[in-house]
Amino acid sequence: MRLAPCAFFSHLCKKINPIMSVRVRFAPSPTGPLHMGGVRTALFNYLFARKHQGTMILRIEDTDQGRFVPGAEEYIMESLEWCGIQIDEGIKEGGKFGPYRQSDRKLIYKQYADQLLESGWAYYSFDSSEDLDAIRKEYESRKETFSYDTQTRKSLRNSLTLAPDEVKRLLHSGVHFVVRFRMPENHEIVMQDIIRGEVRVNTATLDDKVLFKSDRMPTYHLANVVDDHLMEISHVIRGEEWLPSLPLHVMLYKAFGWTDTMPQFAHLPLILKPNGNGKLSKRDGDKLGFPVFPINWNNPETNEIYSGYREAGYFREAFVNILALLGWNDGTDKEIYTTDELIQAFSLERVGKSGSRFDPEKAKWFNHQYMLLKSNEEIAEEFIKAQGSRLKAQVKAQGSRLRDQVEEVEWNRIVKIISLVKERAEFVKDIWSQAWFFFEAPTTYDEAVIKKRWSPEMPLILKDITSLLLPYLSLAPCALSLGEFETLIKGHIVANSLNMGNVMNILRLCLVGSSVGPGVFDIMALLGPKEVIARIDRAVQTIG
RNA sequence: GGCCCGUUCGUCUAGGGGUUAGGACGUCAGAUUUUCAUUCUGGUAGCAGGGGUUCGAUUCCCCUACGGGCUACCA
Repeated sequence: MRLAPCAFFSHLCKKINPIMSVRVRFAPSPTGPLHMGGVRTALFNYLFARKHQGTMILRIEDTDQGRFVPGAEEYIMESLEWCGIQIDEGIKEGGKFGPYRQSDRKLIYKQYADQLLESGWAYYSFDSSEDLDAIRKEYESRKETFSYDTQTRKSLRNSLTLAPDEVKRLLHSGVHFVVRFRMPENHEIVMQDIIRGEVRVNTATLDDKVLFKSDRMPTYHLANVVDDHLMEISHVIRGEEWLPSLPLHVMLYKAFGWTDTMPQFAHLPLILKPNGNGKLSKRDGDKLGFPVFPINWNNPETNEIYSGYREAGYFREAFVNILALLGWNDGTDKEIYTTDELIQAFSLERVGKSGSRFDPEKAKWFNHQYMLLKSNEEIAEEFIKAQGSRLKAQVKAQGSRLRDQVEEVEWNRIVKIISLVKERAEFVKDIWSQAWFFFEAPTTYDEAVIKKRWSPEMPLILKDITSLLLPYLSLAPCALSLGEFETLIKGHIVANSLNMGNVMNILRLCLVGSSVGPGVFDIMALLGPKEVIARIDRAVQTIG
């Protein structure tokens, strides 16, 4: 085994090769739900692929059979779909580089492990996990750390130290063995990362990683490099937690003789917890007070449900926007992007180097921005979907679209209500608390408002106002416009020199039960004269 | 512990050898509104520390500190 001079890594400096098409992959392992950091990695891959008219691949890395979680694969695909991250090649989509699930590629890895064994870049290791654990403990007791490396391998049970006959005998005896990478001694590996620039590591600090496990499955490292090569991946965009294994991967490309087509690497900074200790992890679940998952995850083992952004009421566009701006910006002050705009503006060079703490408050602000951007009709659809049972919205039997199932009068009314309250809502679910009084009459009245605004003569004043509305009773509910209500009532207040603030606030109290909500006349116009009179009468009766 | 990566307002960030260090979220104050909210205006707050290099460093280099990642027959 010989090593060429370090110069052979210099090709890594090359910029994006225009001839080679961009092919990127998102390669999660189905050990549970994807969390938002994983989704962001997928998103950056997707944006990069679309930006360069490339191909986005979803590869499932399930080489650890012990950690397989049922439903995780489906969860991953559903999450990406919700985010609008379209996969070009994958399990569902197919493609000529399949299969796209590593457990279905099991046979492929064996031959590559053999290739390394033959060329001397790998060796058999017969040390059992128990033996190794014991050695680790022993080292620990001396306050040292054991690593299976260029030095320690010389005195362990492997095909480097054992006689060839003995190795052959062991192989045929059926004892467990693993295949380890034979790390060269004392060589400087120089790597290029698109985000971090040059990274150097000496092989003396690296260990001999297991490539092929005793269960005949490859480890992540082998499978990953082999698949990226076979699938002609041009850029590996992954989380920073992988940076420490980059030297190994680079060496593997070298060992296989694939350096000429080795992908370029970009290691994304991590998303950190808001309180600032450690990266965001799946295990955070709902502990942090905000979802860490894109969509709800039902833990099959405990039956616990962890909340997702989708169910928490986030718009998908908002969620994607939030993720995109965590660690990336285009250098301008722009913060609200459609996915197409993200694709246009995206570049790996503008991804930052340092980890970002997630700010749940700003996430809400983003959703509010999208609330403002959306049409009233769109929000009305969502609102009816969420609150349908409360609305008594006279749902018609037929109609494929939700909108067609609602009486037109009611639909128009809801759209109008949305237009009045959407700017005060962050989520669709907030709309009910801002607008419930359009659908139900209040039954209680805020004491503080009564104390401040009510006076003994108020019932009389209100009586006058209701008589003002009486002539319009026979008309359709919404026949009296906002302006007409205003002219009528304000005119009355002014003509009788009444206290504007008191009367208006009391009117609001009668209609809403407290001192919140849109303009009083807006509310009246939507309620109609009949309901307004009814609510005033009821309030007067209740308050006295 | 070892190896690697990082460090600009509380948070996300722009910037870059000479800037009043810019924006956004949050927060505070004022304005508007018949209420609440929205909105608008304004304020608050930052280059981790120490050495170099330089006429001049927040910007380039080194060290320290701090933060983060990795350190499995997990990915």
